[in-house]
Amino acid sequence: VAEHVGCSVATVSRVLNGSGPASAETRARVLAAAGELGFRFNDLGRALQSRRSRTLGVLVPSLLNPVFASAIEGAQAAAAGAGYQILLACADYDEDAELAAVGTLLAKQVDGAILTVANPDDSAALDMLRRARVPYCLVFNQPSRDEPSVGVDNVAAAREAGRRMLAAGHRDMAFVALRFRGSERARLRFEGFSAALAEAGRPAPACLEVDERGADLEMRLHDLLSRRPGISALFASNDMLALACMRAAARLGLETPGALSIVGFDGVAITDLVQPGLATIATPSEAMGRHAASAVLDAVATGLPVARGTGFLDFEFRPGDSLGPPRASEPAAALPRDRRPVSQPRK
Amino acid sequence: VAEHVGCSVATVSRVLNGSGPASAETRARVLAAAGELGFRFNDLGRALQSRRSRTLGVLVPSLLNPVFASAIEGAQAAAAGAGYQILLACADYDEDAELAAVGTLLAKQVDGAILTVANPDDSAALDMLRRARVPYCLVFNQPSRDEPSVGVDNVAAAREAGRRMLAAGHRDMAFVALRFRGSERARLRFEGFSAALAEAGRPAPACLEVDERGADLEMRLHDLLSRRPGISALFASNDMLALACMRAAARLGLETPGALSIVGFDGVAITDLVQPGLATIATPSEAMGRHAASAVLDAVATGLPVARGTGFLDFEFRPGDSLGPPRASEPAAALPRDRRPVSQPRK
DNA sequence: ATGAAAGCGCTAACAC
DNA sequence: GTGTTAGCGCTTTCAT
Repeated sequence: VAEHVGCSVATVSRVLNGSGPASAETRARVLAAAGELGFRFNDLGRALQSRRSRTLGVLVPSLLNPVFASAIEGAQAAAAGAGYQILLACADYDEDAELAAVGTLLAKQVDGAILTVANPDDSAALDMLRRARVPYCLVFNQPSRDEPSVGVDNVAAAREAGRRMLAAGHRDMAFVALRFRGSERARLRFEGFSAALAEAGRPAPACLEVDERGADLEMRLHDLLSRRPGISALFASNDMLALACMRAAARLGLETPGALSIVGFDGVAITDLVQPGLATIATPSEAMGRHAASAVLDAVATGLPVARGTGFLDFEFRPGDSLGPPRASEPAAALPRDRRPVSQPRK
Repeated sequence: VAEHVGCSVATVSRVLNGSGPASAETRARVLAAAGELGFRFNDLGRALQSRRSRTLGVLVPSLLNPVFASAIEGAQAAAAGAGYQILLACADYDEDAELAAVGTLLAKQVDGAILTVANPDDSAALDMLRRARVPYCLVFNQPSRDEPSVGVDNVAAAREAGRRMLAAGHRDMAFVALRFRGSERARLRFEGFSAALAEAGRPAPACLEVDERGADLEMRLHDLLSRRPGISALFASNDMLALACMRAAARLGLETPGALSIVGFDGVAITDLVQPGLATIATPSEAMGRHAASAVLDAVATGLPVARGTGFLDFEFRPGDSLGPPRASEPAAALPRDRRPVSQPRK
């Protein structure tokens, strides 16, 4: 270390941290030496001693959905502003991976964590975090128990979407989700959407659950529209999926919104770059990341636990060209006969 | 620590690391105790002692462009596979922020770094990394000096795009970039694109440099097309920008590709979800992140420096509906008179 | 105002 | 096989 100046490490520490007295002269010499030698503190030693790593763990299911990237950007900004760094982990929607990732984050002594988990109401990863008494805050998740979390009210948001779709004149609609079973968000959005339709005395929405990114989406959509030809609009549980639906519809010869209206969820940046512009529930994903990080940082600073309970941020229905009035004739009529896939009758 | 079992920390360390001998019995007792107490090593202590943090720094300009998110995902995967974590930093295209970020990463003792910088040929951040003898690898950057980097050959890729556009029948085209001055990638892409046009004896492409995300894009585009009415196609330096151009064109009443063809660069996931599908240079961004991380991890493991020189990965022109033949009449003819903005004559 | 010393949690070298 | 010791780089009493 910089005992280049001929003084003890303690003095250097005091000078560089302004944490103790030092004569103007030694101070200058230390500063000069540190500058020349390009000295930087080793945060590891500091962290080890202070039991504070100045590091926040962030765990997301994936980076490929821009909504997560955006939240991370927000968390990153908030963290950097407080002199904190982000330790990143991806769990690929896998609960085991979540647990493993949290384990590693804890081993690395993160001071707090921001995360989106598969199942916030029963998560081994969260349990681990709690046992370790590391402050955390969920993002996007909407747990039913009283947990620190920030997001939007998925039920209300989806209800709003449903109402807008009803207002546009649609009477029979479907909900499309990527992993309905595994995601409380998809479930809550379905619930809100259903509630809106029920309020208006419309039939419950059909529910289309697709397995993975778009693979069989086209076929499944064809199948659905054949089974229930009255459907004139789709509500997708996120924007990426909505776009995938739009493409699938286009390939089936169904124009959006002429033959089939589509509404998304999240309001990621590209939604208003595409054509037709995607109608969606715009959510402040970056702000969510920022808020979550701030909450955790506050908890770290004060030593108090993170405020429990869901912090709801405002959402907004953003109209787009992809939601229009239903066409008089049923979309199914426009389906090409020859592309009809093998219909898989449900039990 | 787990001296719950009544033995020394050394023994525990040996057992839990399998790094030394231990009687079957003590081993069992230690394992049991560790399990019950939910003991996890503190990686900070370990890192401090072993001078190995098992952490890689990743520095990108932003997370909002999915191409970076995708590279990070790749790097993350590669790192996780080797038991490494990612320490994330964003620099917002600001060189000072880059330097500061690298400083923090170094203070946190990252074993290596993966980064995209504003100017790879003269970067204070890279200098700092070199001085610290921390292995690093650039992604996306294409430095002219011999630097460890992985990306695509931007000149060749842009030339390919230019050729495809020529093949589609376009004779006069423009290049659109977000920050032409600040990005060697934009410059190289312009170069390759220009070369393709020159080969074919076509006029050099017009160059439209936009300041920030789309704000004045519509006006600038209108301006450009008025000044040079023969332009029938745009090559944008990245996909997001290409989509923004498409929207701007649409607002000006110019259909894509009917009135104006547009080609992007990167091949981010949404390009083939939008309509019309965006023609683009598809690049393996996730693989870039993976390769960069592997290279750095190898260097860390072997102690050898990272292989210098640019590792070029394959790119591919991906046709899309946004590139079509030029229309006989000039697009400018379709421009609405009343929206014509104040024309800013260039010096 | 400054130095010496202890200790954060861990591992490696060396006893025993 | 197991314990002891020292030291990674830092901060923080406590002396001086």
